[in-house]
Order: sequence, then structure tokens, then C-alpha cells
Amino acid sequence: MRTQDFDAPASGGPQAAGQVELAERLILPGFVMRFGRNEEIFGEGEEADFVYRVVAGVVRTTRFLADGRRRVCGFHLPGELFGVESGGLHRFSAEAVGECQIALVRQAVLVEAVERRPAAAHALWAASRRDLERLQEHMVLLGRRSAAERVGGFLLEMAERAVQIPTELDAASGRVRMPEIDLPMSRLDIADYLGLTIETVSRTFTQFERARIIGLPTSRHVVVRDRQALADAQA
Amino acid sequence: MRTQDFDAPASGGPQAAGQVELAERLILPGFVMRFGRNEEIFGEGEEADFVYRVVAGVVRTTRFLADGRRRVCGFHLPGELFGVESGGLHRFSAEAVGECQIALVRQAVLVEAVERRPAAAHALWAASRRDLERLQEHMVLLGRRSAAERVGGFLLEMAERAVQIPTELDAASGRVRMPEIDLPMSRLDIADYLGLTIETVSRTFTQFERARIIGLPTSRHVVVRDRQALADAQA
DNA sequence: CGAGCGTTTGAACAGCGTCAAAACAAGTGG
DNA sequence: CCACTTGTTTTGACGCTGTTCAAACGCTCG
Repeated sequence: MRTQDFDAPASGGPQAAGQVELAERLILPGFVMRFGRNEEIFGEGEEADFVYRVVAGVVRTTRFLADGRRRVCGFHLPGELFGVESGGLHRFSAEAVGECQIALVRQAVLVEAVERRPAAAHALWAASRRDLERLQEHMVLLGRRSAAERVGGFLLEMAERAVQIPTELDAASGRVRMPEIDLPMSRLDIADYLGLTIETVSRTFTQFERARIIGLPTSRHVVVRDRQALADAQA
Repeated sequence: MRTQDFDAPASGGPQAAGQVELAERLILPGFVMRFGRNEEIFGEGEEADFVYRVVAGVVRTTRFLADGRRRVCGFHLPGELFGVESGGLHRFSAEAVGECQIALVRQAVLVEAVERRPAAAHALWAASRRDLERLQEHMVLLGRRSAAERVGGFLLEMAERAVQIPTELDAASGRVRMPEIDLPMSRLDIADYLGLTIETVSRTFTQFERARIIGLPTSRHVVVRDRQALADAQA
């Protein structure tokens, strides 16, 4: 099972500039833990004693509704922070999508750093805003009506974010976007992320494939053939 | 047209503790402007020279899609900050829902404050996290399928947030929640916020009324009769 | 090879969007 | 005070899209 390159250094590749900055400026003591596929990192309602940073792999944050349905609220890629709460409790649970390495930092240490070091406060503020902006974009996406719009938007988002990992040679050659997406998450994860059902997600994928908008070598590997069509599906 | 009490002081009533803190700790120079109903405060793509704080009234942030549809991304109530961007440009536009008073602060001043005063950085980080958390909740809501779930969630959100304004006597009497909601926004605003159509929103309101879950003295005034049923509609 | 999971596909149904029109509220001028 | 206007909200009828239920398919790993 290929998920992400596992031994890639935490702030190795050409990641978002802000995330590099975050890692550099926060210089926080912490320790790294490994989690297996679908393993829970923390649960909804637990004490938020720690703050987490993805070193390798992908994490999803979820919430369960009263009737048992699950909402996937976000995916977290290497370099990103998650589990930061202002109240004392986690409002979501977090699980490893595939094999993961996660760096843990005590919440108290973070707060202290914020109070003592302006640079840390600044970096954290910047990180929050980035999260906020990503979330806003996702919200716009969720408000869209048709399944094609949602799935199209999701693929674009993933293309945008995921390239940042396997692109080292790409960066050297000067090519900016590489339309290959390795989806570490299942159809169910995607469906719960987009507010659709697995069936609809699956149908939309094959629909895109038949329309030559994407290629599907395997169900978890997407080749974007017609980026514009994906954006248009988003109308 | 009653919208909000207009001469209420910015950080007057028993608002969210964090917002009071924000106003107190940020002590930023700024000037107040007035905006009329539906007037644009800033537009998508404009330079984000300023940061804005609602003094009185309600503001909505929106984005227009290519096909002309509009997404309402959030409502901002008195005390709240909006228009804070990490890039140099506004990614949304903002309009006054009703008559508004808005305090403007130069972005540069804010950044300087963050760098000089740890308290300011801390307060801003906290504010970002609150926004983030509100947005996460809204995302959970948008992922919900049925119209009843979305409208129910919206009413609960508004009940939760809006009480904080007209509650002075309420606070004295010790009562915590007052299930009366004055909606300053139109059905269209609500629909675009929830990813539904005005017709569906309207139908859901009357459906709730017939089921004795809410009362509708006027279309913009909601009395919550059965809070639990609203939460259940959210399943 | 078979078991188990994830994915795809099919058919029938329900809910929301669309189009259209009526009811209502608020403001304007006779 | 009423007739008229404009904008918002409500209601109705119909079609489409996504959900639901069900079954088949295709991996991967024992």
C-alpha cells in the first residue's frame, strides 16, 4: 500500500513557505509517535493536553453525529499543525489515514512560547490564518450543489496540496504543477469530507474518467487530464 | 426595520469573554465608519490595507462564483474582527447586512502591534482560533444533508450568538438563554449561507412552525419553542 | 483458492431545486 | 386613508439529482 513517502524529512521538500517558517520559528521540544492505519490519535471530548504536527503521512479530523454518521472535517498533510484548541477539550477526533509519524508538543509549552517569544506567537497566528483560509475554501466547496462540483473541487485541492511532497525533481525542472494525485484516503473518507455518499463519489469519479477529465490507473491514483474541466465542474 | 440596537457600546453587554479581551488588549488606533444596508465594505481581490471590527450591526462576507451564484461565508456580529488576510488581498467581499458601524484599523498597525506586544499577538491568535472553531462548526453543518438539519443548526447558532447582545436585563435576572432570535439577514442570505435555496429555507421555517418547534411572529423574528427538536433535526 | 474489504454499478425512490404565481410588508404619493 | 409600487416571503407543481438498497466486481492477504 503506497500512501506517502515515509522517510521524507518533516520540512524537507518545497512545502508551503509558511509551514517551513512555522517549523523553524517554533523550535519546540516534542517527541514523535507512530500511528497505524485508522488508529486514533486523540478523541473528541478528550483533554487537549497536546498539540500535534504531522511529520509523515496523512491525518483526518472527524466528528461523529448522534445518528452514527461521520463527518470528516479535514485532512492534515506533513508540516501541518492540528489539534490546537482554545477550550481545554478536543472538539474533534483525529485518526491516521495511513501509517503516520506525528510530533507531539505539550499545549502548555506552546502557550508559554506564545507568551514569551513574539516570533512564536506570530508564527502561530499565521498558521491559524492559513488553516482558516483553507477551511473557508472548503466551506465554499461544501456550499456548492452538484456532486461534480464538489468532487472536482476536492481533486483540485488535493492536486494543489499534495504536489508539494513528491515534487523535488519537478521543482528542479521548473515545472510547476504535476497533475498526478495519490489519494491516501478511501472513498468513504472522501464522501464524508464532501457530504456525499460513497456511491455518488464513485459514480462521479467514473463519470470524470469517461469524460476524459481524469485517468484512474487505480482507484487511489488520479491523473488530471483536463484541469480546466475540473475547475469548470465547479462553475 | 429593526436590526440591532444601534447605540449599544462596542464591548458593552455580556459578550463572549474572548471578544471583550480582544477589544481591551488590542487597544489599536482606528476610526469608525458607517455603512448602509447592502453597502460594500470591501471587495474580493482588493488590497487588504485594513482590518475591520464590527462596532454595531451585522456584516456578511461573501464570494461570487463564476456562474453568478453567491456564497455567504459568514456573518460577523458586534465585537468580531473580519477582513484579516495573510496574503495582501481580500479573498472575500464584505457587505453590511443592515445599518452598520465598523471600526477600521490599518493592517500595518496590527502587524506592528503583534510584533511588539505579546499580549496583542496572543489576543489575535485567540481570535483566529475562535473564528476557526466557528467555521469548523459551520462546516460540520454544511456537510449535513437535509434542509431541516441545516436550518435547525443555523437557528441554534444564531440563538447562541445573538443572545449576547440584548441580554442585559437577562443577565441581571440570572437567566442564561433567551430563545428569541432577531434575524437581521434575509432568507436569501440564509439560503446562500446554508447552500440551499430561498424556497427551501422558507418551507423549512414554516415546517418548523407547524411542528410547534418555533414561532414566527414576523418573518425575521424567531421564537424557539423546542430547542431539543432543533438539535434533533440536526441528528 | 477463498475470505474480506473496498470499489463499482444498477434500479427505485425521495428530497431539493426550478419555475411560476400569489401573499405580504413597507414605503410613496394622491 | 387608500391605491399603487417595490421588494421580500410564502406556497404550489414538477423534474432532476443524489440517496438508498442491493448485488457484483476486483483487489490483497491469508
